[in-house]
Amino acid sequence: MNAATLHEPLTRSVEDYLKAIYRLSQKGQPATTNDIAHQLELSAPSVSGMIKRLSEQGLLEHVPYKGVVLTLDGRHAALRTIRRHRIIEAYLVAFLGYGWETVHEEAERLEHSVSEMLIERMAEALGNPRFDPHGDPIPEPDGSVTELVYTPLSEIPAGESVEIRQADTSQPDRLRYIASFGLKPGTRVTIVDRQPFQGPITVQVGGQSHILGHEIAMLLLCARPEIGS
Amino acid sequence: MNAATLHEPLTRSVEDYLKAIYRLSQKGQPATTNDIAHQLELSAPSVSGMIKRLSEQGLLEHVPYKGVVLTLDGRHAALRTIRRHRIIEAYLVAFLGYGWETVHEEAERLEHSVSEMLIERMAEALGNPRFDPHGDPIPEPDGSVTELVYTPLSEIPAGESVEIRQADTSQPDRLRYIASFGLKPGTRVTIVDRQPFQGPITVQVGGQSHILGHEIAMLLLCARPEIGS
DNA sequence: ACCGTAAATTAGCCTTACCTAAATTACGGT
DNA sequence: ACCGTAATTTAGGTAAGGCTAATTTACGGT
Repeated sequence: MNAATLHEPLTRSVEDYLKAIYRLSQKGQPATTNDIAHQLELSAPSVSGMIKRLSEQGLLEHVPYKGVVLTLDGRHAALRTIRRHRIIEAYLVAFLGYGWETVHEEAERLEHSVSEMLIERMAEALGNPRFDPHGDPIPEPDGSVTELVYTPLSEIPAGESVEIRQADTSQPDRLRYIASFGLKPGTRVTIVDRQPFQGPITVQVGGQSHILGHEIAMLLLCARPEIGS
Repeated sequence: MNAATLHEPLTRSVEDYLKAIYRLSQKGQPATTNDIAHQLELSAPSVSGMIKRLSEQGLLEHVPYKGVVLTLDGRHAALRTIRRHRIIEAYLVAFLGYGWETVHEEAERLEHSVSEMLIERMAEALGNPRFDPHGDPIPEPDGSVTELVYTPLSEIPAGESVEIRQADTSQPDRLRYIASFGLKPGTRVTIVDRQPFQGPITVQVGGQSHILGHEIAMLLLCARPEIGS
């Protein structure tokens, strides 16, 4: 009679709350009312009310005045939504001419109305990718996620070659600046030179050299090429 | 300050009501409360309530106890939704392996969450089709529709060649039966023989002959090949 | 002209999901 | 140990969009 067994459809709002709470929980601490409210651009009392409903539905556990933690059911529901979101993003970029800076909004709406079947067909058309265009891992249908440990480009020693995995910002101007060097997720770069004291980093990207500031280099999360994907 | 000028987003419910009313209005009479309720599987009082809200928003005109007629704004909104629906259906059939009998449900949900941009990209990927997989005309972005006059296969004289445009049913068993002869919208058929008194009709489809009963032949709406598409 | 039935509307109620204003709780600093 | 502030919750309200039960209206048949 609970949410997981009946698989009763969740509302848009509920899916958005679960996604937000999942994201906030990744820091290791319980998600607080205020953080959730801020993330979803809602008032704190609205969040308090929804928390009560979600905990009655068994999707999360609430310690009053402390915060919330997703239950297993809640985490699975969140991951289902995140899988939908990331596959939609990947599909729109691969087949319908979207840029990785602009897909987010479209996916945000579609993730709530798409059937499981459509998602699996899109995934198939994409060759069952493991990462979305931003480099975020796509959860499996069973709810498992490969959470990789990424290293910021700013911490990679000179001489090493890495693959860009993720640009850790959603600010369009930064994304555009980064994209202008060809530094998309999946791009392989070699660190040519690294100046100390948060100094500039020289990287080689597809035969060309670029010099990046420390602030930008911190945003570029990298993995050794043989890991993942 | 009205719906058309502000282009304020309509809710799912509102879009569904407008679509239903548009469909019912095509018979020439105003749509009645009962018909709308039946179409949307809602109670009559719910429809009464929504009619009041929609008429306050200027999307339709209501003569109490008589019925409703869409305003220009209302009709445009309905056609935008119908365009979305039909392009989505066409796209899913063309690119994601959906059958024309099964797309409807998926499109029904997606039509409400898809952006104008995504629709136009899908339309482009399809080569801006004028008909969906069921043979229904796709309204243009400006809200114009080519309403063609179709003739049921049961009324085409023997000897003539026509193109199937539309199967006028949504019952999956009939659609499957029809599809089993290869009689999809777009298919060209020649009427070989036509028995009187609602008798069977012999048609030639792609080199093969099939005999159809009157009931099925009535559902198959046809056009001369040179018209449309 | 009337009367019964079917259609439509009104009355009254519910849930979801938002809001603001007011009350409560937790916690860091003296 | 207390006190102020910030976070949280409670109280109370709104709009959308459903519902059932009761009422009102329109209309066809005699």
